Amino acid sequence: MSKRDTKRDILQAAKAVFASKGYEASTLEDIAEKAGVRKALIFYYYPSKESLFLEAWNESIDELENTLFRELADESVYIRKLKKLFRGYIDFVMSRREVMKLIEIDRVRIMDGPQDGDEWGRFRLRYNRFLQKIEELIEEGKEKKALPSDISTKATAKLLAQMMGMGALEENITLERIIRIILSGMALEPERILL
Amino acid sequence: MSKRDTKRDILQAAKAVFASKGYEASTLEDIAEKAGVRKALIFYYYPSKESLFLEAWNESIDELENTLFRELADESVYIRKLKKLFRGYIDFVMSRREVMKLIEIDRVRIMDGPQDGDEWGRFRLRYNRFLQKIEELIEEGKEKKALPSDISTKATAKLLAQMMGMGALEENITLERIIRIILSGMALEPERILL
DNA sequence: CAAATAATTTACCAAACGGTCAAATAATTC
DNA sequence: GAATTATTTGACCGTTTGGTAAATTATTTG
Repeated sequence: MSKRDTKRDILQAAKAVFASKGYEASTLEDIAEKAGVRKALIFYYYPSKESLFLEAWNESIDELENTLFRELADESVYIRKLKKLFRGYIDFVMSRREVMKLIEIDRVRIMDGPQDGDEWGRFRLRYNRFLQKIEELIEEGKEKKALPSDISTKATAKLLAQMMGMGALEENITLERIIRIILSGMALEPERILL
Repeated sequence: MSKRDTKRDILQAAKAVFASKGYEASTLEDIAEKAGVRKALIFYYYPSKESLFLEAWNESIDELENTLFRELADESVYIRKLKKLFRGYIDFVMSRREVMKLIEIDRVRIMDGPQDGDEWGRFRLRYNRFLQKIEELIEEGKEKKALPSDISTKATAKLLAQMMGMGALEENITLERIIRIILSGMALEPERILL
């Protein structure tokens, strides 16, 4: 009979509630109920609602990032890298849509502000590091002549991240069709990457 | 000395606050203060916070939609239609970014649910009508052989709406570059449409 | 097994919030 | 100008919320 990990139960419950209602409309009572504890216990493990949300946010982006990029390091052929990236993403969305929801449901509000200086600064930093990862991948493609040299790295990264955020609401078949359009726009052949 | 339109003042203040903080974190006290009235007065003009938000939401989508589609009716050459659409959009974002913010900051939470049945049903209906408009435009392009016949209307509409939503946060130069990528992906020549 | 420590719950708090209603003020009507 | 109507405000309400502290229970340690 395995021992309960209460802190993790609370965090998982929090992720589910934040993903469903967004941060502002989520109550600690809801989270506690879902975790099967009383609300005050949340404060034994987490100093505040916000810090709970920060951990949920960071873990979610970590999870997405690890899934997308972890296995690309083994790959040296750029097209194969992209293949793994998009395949990995499609699979990820199917089983972990909640992650995309947690990020997207609050992303615009969080990202609408300066790099730091307010309560959302750390949240923005984390998301920006994710964007940076995508930019690096695009830069790599340009260096390897697999992508047009005149394509804007930043704009492409932003578009890809935005497309990925659509995983919060869209069906996989729609996502695949959208990815096809974007890949074409990046001067790639969708058929070689998606199937 | 023109007469004050208090109801409109309240609605405009509400739009600004909702666009900045999102619905859930916006308080009627904040809105009243911004409008220069006392909170109770909001209830003289609007039955509830939610109905105030619904009006702000609908007016914002109306404004976006009118700006995008109003002048396309005069145009019969499809490429010129698109030119007007994207030009109009870029100009709109420059002067009315608050509209995009108001929609995007709450869109994922609102759209994450069935067509009707809950408090957000009417909000979804309105946004879906906007999506429908984009779909019709794409269908028109396919009929006129200006777009590939095998392109998915739904996926393309969703991608375009998502791209437009990026106007909430992105600079115009980034938006233009993103539009280029998408237009290429739609088998169009960006230079003929953007400049 | 008792003491110490960790985990959990109960009970409570102040502040905040959407909303209500009567009173006050302003504008309009005759 | 008085009466009526419209608009605005002040005062208040009940509920909810993030959070706190003490009490209780469970687990660990020696």
